[in-house]
Amino acid sequence: MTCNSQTKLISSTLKKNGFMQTVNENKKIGRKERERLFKRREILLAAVDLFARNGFENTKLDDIAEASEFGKGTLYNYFHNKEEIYFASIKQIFDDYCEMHERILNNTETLKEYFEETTKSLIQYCVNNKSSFIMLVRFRTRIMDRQKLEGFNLLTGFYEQVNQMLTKRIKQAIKNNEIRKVDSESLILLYKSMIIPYLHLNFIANDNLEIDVEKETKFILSVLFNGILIK
Amino acid sequence: MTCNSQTKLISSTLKKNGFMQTVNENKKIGRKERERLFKRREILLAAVDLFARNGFENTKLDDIAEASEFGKGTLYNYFHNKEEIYFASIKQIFDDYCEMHERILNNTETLKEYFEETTKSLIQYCVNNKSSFIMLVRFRTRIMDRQKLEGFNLLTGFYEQVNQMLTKRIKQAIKNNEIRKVDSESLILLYKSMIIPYLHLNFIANDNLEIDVEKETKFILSVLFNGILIK
Amino acid sequence: MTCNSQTKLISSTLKKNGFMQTVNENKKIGRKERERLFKRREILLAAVDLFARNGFENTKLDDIAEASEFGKGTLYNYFHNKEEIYFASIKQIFDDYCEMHERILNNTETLKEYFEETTKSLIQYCVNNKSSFIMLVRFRTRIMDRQKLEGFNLLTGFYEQVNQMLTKRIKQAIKNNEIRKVDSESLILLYKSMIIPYLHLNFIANDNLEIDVEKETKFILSVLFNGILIK
Amino acid sequence: MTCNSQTKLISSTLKKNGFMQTVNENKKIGRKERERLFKRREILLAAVDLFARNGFENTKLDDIAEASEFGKGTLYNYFHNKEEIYFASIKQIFDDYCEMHERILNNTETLKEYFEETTKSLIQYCVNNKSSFIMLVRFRTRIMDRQKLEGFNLLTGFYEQVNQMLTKRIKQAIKNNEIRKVDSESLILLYKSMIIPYLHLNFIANDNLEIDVEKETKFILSVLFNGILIK
DNA sequence: CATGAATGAGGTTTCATTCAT
DNA sequence: AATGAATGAAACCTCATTCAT
Repeated sequence: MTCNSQTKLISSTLKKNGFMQTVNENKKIGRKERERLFKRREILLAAVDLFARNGFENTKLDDIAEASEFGKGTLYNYFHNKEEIYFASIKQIFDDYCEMHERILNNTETLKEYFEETTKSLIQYCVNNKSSFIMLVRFRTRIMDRQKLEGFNLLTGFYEQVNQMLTKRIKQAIKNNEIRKVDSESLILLYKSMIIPYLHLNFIANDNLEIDVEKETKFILSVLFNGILIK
Repeated sequence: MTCNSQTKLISSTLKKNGFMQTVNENKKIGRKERERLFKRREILLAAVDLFARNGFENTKLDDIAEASEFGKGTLYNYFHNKEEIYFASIKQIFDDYCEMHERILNNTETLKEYFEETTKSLIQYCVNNKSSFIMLVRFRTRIMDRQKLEGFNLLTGFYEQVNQMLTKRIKQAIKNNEIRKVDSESLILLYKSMIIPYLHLNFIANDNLEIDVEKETKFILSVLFNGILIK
Repeated sequence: MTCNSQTKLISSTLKKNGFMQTVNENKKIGRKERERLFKRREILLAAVDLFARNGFENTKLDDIAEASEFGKGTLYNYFHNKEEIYFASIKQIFDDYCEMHERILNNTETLKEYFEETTKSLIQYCVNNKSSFIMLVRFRTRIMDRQKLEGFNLLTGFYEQVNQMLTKRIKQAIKNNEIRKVDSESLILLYKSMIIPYLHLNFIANDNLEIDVEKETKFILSVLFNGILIK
Repeated sequence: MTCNSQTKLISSTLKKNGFMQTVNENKKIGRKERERLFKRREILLAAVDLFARNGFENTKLDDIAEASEFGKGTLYNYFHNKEEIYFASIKQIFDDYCEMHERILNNTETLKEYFEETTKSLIQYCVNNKSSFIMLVRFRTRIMDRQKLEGFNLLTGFYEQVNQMLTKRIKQAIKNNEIRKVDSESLILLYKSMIIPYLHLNFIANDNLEIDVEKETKFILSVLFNGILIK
């Protein structure tokens, strides 16, 4: 349908921007290059964990080197500096998110369906990838320092594209009398604030909280869709 | 009413914990002590601004000294170390919040009224005190490092008290058929995530955004109360 | 006798150098000046205690101010800087020693008598004035930094005079067949090392040691006079 | 004999405590480790010299860095902090002393022989290693601040072991009618105060004193053994 | 490529001294 | 004379980055 063709377009746009770049996609690379990418990924794996636990400023290159079982100098064969490791870590997470988002856009028709799917998937992802989830939380704060930080533009640029697709779907839903007439941008922001920050507050309030994905999904959606008042 | 007597109690509990302590309350202090508090406040004023703009780790004591127009060593006559300056800054903000919260609890009866008042007041506060608002945003991330940081217990203890009061009111509202039956803790967390994080995302999305307090309040509450679906 | 005339001479020499200067000697000073000297002495009293406990580098002017119950700035009305307080503290102790030494020289005839008296008196003094004793211990180490420190020359100059008197007495004792023929300078140094350093090692070995003055005196002298071997 | 079997035991006790640990003992270490130890030793060499000249508090890390021709940060690859450098310096000296002491215990039978050997060797060591000698002098004062300083326990523990061995020998000598009946602990302390402190006073009295090892040894022992009086 | 020793700029903190009151 | 807030030089220590092996 229209939606599909839209998302196909989006998907390829994202790919062009490099957000979807993965190891598997390009079949032409040789063994050497594959090994290199593999090791790079090992470093990022260690980095995500540490950045999540301690934040950017309190993560030392020594820590990353030790955790990834490489020498400290070796890291500089894969990244120019600490910040680049950080960005690559974030990008990895964004790529995952992107992939998920694309799939959901392709597989849903109504806005309600979209919200249901994306909420559940995102919460599931956070539960499965605790470190990535915490990095996302930290990133939202850290992004405020963006005047100092190159590379943020690239990442925020990505946000805008996702938002554009979502905006279209919201406007469609309003036209279809599926939802009330609301400012689409505000709705996007409010919806976003109801997932990651909500899980974050849960995380703070209860350190070892085992999140019940179904229950939380249902709760968030019930408020988002119907509110709390009894009419 | 019951609510009032409850809140009176709460209020005094908070005061005992020192969260409400302000310069004015104790009339006995002399000129010297007033001057000292004034200068201390000057330092915090500068610090809040810098911590907000750059975060804790990227704010140097030199910066605070320069901004507050004191010598670097002078800061140590008012605070033991950098972290204490940070905590004092945060506490100032929490005190403000506490005062506001107490006033609203005393002046509202229904949960709907409470949400209306508190949402509007909080957004207004964020608009009026941009630096404090950003510090709150940063604090929510920073609190995840709390295992390292003494002093957080005090602050988080405060959260719990506010939550307890709110919980009572929510349960009352459910009993009164004002709202649907929901898990009160989840509701509190979700509501919280709809204010500061929502404004935060607005802030990120549009750097120099002039927030329209009335409009945002209305929007948040409309979703919180009624949801977005057309039935 | 010869001894007496000697010591009289010595005594006046020392006085001229200012080592014997005390509050009482000069009757001409008025109430204001007496008060000033009294307060100065209060400061030194506190300083000796702190310098003894913590050493020069680890004693802060704040500590001295607090212990002497004066304001920090006030100290600078009595001394130019920290080092001057230190020297004045030491000088006080040297004055005491000087007084004692003079008295003993006047009241003894043979070298044996002199050693008996001076050993006992010095140990007694150390027991009675623990802080002064420890300052002496520290001073002997600190004096090695004298290249940096003005004022040391004055103090070491004093040593030489005492040594000169003692030297004469030793040479006399050798001539009188009281003691074996020994190098007088060496004997002085060895004797000195048998009192303060010996007490010091006792102090280190047994922190709260209650020193038995008679016993220690007897032991030191028995070795000094007769050695340990059985012939 | 008995003595030998005693000392053999002692020797191995000290080794177990790590006081005898030296580079040479363990042949298994590789080139890298040897280089590391060599550089570590270079740093200590510079440190001992500076600590001796200026004392702990007046020796700056910059000084040590400059003197050892390393960057300031490099020092921290070998030691955790300034104090550790200090302790390592002291330990080096104690190790030397320990080795010497063990050798002498093994090679002497009577107490007289022991005193003769140890006095001569110690004075010789001080003459050959002026900086180490001065560090020992300073250490005896500094040890009084031990309540503040971790690591001293290790070092003082060492003292006790040496003392125990010496005590046994003294008691044996008394039983054998070699020396008069004296309190062994007192004798140990007095003997100790006759070496290092005596040399120290020599050093103070005459800055560039060239010490005549034979002469000083003979003098100290003559007093220790026979006293000064003519009977 | 892999390494980790070496580096020094840059951070926090201390404290003797000054000076306005 | 007495005070203590203000000061900033100087100390220790960290850690991202470089580079010789």
